[in-house]
Amino acid sequence: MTDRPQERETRQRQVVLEELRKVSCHPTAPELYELVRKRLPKISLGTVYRNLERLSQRGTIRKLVLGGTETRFDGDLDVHDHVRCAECGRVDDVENLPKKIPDPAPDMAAGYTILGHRLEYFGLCPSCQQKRRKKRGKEERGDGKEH
Amino acid sequence: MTDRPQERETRQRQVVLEELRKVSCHPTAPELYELVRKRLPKISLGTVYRNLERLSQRGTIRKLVLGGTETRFDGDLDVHDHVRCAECGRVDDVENLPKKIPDPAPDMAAGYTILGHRLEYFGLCPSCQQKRRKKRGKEERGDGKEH
DNA sequence: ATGGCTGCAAACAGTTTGCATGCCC
DNA sequence: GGGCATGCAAACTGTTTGCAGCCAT
Repeated sequence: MTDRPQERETRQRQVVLEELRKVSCHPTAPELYELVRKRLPKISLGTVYRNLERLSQRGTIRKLVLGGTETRFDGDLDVHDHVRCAECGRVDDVENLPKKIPDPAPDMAAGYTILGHRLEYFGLCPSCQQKRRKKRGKEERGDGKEH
Repeated sequence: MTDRPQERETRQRQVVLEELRKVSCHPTAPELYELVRKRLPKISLGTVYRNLERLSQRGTIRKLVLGGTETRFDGDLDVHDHVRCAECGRVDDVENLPKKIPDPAPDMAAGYTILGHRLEYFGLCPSCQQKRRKKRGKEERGDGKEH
């Protein structure tokens, strides 16, 4: 019936997976490409995309559907929420809080049958908090760029 | 200081806003472009994008940050949640349920300062439910495409 | 040796932007 | 009439795909 093509374990696929699992944040394909390139300088971005796609289809990694325009990937299969930095777009994990989010009834939701939900926090990552502090310090001292 | 350019009320801007307010779902710029084109056949897609951007910057409409790759727009400024159809991508409103979603402390969230969150439901829109019902009916009757 | 996988580059989809002209205030 | 806005097309960003050669099984 629905038999998938026989998969091969290539060096590229291995390294893509290893590098994704190394990082705690959730990179985009181009970001991961830069990491992988340090070990496999000749790998192409297309290969990274194709492997991320395959790995997520076979359920080894997770393709994140979040706000923002780029797709991000998660090497950790546990279900957990995410935070996105409002400034730089970086995405990290949030420890799951005990919370119950009720599904709305169809008549509350334009007739939709609800299958689930997605909760995404947004805020400032440590590095962008730092930058803001510095910037504000400068402004208060009056050596900002006030033309 | 931060003075914005003086805005002008053009026919294009008016119609973009009117058409967005007419629909209950949340169209993408190209989708809205098709609607607006019925009234202003010569309008360009770029103008629709520019007007949606300006209208959202001045706070007349809302630019939605949701899952998926395209940006969608909302003519209703009230804060409310959204449902996305897992099949066709359509986005509609959900009546706000009383729910409290606690912000995680920074040490639970990779050091982020949490500013807020976004809750997005996903499910099947009425039209896609209908399609599935038809399709399943066919399969059960055995006139599906079983080559 | 077979056919899935790779590198490369071209193609795509969604969105933005530069420019000459148009038209609101 | 000044200058924001428009139409058009080219440019950009993120992602996918076609193809010839490569390599894991």
